[in-house]
Amino acid sequence: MKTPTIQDVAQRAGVGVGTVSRVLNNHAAVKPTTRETVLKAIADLDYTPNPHARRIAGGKSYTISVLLPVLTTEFYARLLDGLETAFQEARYDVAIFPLLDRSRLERYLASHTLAYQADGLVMATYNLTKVFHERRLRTQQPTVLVDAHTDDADCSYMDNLAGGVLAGEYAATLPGGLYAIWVETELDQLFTTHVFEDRRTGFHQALAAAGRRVETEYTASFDTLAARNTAAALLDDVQRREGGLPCTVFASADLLAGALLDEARVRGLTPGQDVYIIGFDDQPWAAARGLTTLHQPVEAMGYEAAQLLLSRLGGYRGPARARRFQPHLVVRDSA
Amino acid sequence: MKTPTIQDVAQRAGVGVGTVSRVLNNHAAVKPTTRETVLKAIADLDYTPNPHARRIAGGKSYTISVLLPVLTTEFYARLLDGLETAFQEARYDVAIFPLLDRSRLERYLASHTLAYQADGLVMATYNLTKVFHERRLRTQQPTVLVDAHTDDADCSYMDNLAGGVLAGEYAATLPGGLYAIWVETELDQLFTTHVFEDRRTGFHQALAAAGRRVETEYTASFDTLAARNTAAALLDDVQRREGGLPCTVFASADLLAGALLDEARVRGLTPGQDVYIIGFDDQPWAAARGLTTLHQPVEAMGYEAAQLLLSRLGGYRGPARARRFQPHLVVRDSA
DNA sequence: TTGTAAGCGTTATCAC
DNA sequence: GTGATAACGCTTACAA
Repeated sequence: MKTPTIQDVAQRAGVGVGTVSRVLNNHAAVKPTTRETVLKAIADLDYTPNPHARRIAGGKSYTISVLLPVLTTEFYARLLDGLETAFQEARYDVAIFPLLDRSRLERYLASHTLAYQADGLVMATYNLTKVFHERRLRTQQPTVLVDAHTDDADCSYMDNLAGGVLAGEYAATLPGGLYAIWVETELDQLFTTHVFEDRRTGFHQALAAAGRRVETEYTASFDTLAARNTAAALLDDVQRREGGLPCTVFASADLLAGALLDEARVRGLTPGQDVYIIGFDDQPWAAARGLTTLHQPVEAMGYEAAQLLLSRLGGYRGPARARRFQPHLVVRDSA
Repeated sequence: MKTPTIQDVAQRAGVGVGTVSRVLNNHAAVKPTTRETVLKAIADLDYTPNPHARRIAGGKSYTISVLLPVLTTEFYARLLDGLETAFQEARYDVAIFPLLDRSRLERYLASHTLAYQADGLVMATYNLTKVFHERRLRTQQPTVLVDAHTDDADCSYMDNLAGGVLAGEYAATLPGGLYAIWVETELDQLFTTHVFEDRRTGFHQALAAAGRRVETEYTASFDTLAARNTAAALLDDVQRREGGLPCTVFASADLLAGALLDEARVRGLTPGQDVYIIGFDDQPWAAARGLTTLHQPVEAMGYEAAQLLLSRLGGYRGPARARRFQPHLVVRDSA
């Protein structure tokens, strides 16, 4: 019992394949009654059009490819959620191509593999300025960037600079010396992301405006253990210092803030009293642990990215558009 | 400048499309010289065959769909690595379909969407016994299960029972009372996974064989915060007890063991001296933190799953096969 | 409003 | 060995 084709549907409905195709694509005027008949035949046979055939026929495949990095963080799960929701509403299927490492990215960039055979492309996090500039993105499909931006393409991204400013403005109102922990970005050129750089710039801008300065800045790689060690080093320094407590720390990612929270509690310090801690991300556990942090509308960013792409697919031909999303401060016990 | 087709290649090489197709698919005998000419034309035009057309033409699309859950853990990153490596070697493209929630799984199960249009299907973690039994998997493509098993399908999975046995055998040799922390599985029927159940069964088997028993068993949900709280509760109980230390704890996932490591250090207890801790998973940080744990050959499991599928695609028609992978104990400072 | 037929880019089956 | 040519399942003119 093979899967039904458009022929089978046409036959069962007693119409031509053209008509079936028309109702499938909401084309022109099809007489309501015939439409009904066709729809019924489709339901009876449990027919679904073959996307490959659709694509081949010069039409659309109703398929979107999403290229994104490692995938092991909450952030991408949320991003995917936003993207999928929007595409699903528009009846597009989404396939994901995880770029596990640089060689994978190169591979996708270099060949016309499956990822490029979709109607549109979403690229996450990679700042492809260079790639676009060198015209190495060898595809004619509409492409949109999420969590990254370029002048040459539609993009939907988080305003990390504004987030840094919010953190700085709030930190300036808190007691004690100011400290900051940044994320070490070891990503190479291709994988460049301005995320943490932007947060830092914004933070410093706000402090400058408030006439304040940071005592010491620390850097940790994006990893629980490293974060914990950095947190310990920071608290060592602060506690060693005369009148070092209370102090205020901006940890530029919740992963960092969480480690600091742990380390502070171990030392018998109370967050929001001895150590004021501001995180960034608002991870799922942040509320439970009372972490003051910057919440990012990640799903919304993904959703909007999808909308930009869908508008291109719908025929929009205008210049590249940028959608910027604003993080907002969520004040909890830790600060 | 549109993408070149097989026609363009044929024309440039001065041969028929059939010949080009033959060299593309390593078919029959093509005269070495013509083969060269064709290959050159392909290179010149930077031609890549269109997978949709290939699929449509009744052939293969050289595409594999991988259906897997959330994606936010190291485990899946490693699994994907194994799968991708194998498929890439065989020149297959892989597309990922993340099943973010139950409704997504239902959707993929219920329709003939893109995921089903691939040459083969890999399903991770879901125990699809029921789905297979009810014939709800509406596809004729070869399917293989990873990190799960059924009698009805090829599968590649970890022998969690044996892992539990190893943990139990080793724990039985360690001093003090025995404790265990299990993972609470809140997944519903469709998402059933026997992983933690198996680890527990194996652990108890080994203890029984050694004539030992567990003092108390704890349960935590798979979440850092919950794990930490459970670890605290466990240590409270142990420390309250007369001669409670030293003791030995089997934490059935490294996430749990890590929390216990933290909590023990906070209390001034030395792992491997006051508290003997055995984890499960061998996460990347386990070595750095000196955690004794069970290492799983996850990449190998993925690689083998791919091989099973490839053999089906290569024409294998025999009965379902099962490949079981053995975890092994890695002894470090914590026990 | 609807049926017919010509593609779309491949593979596979023929003859030569 | 190799070149035509008929599928494959669909969309889209073009007629009717």
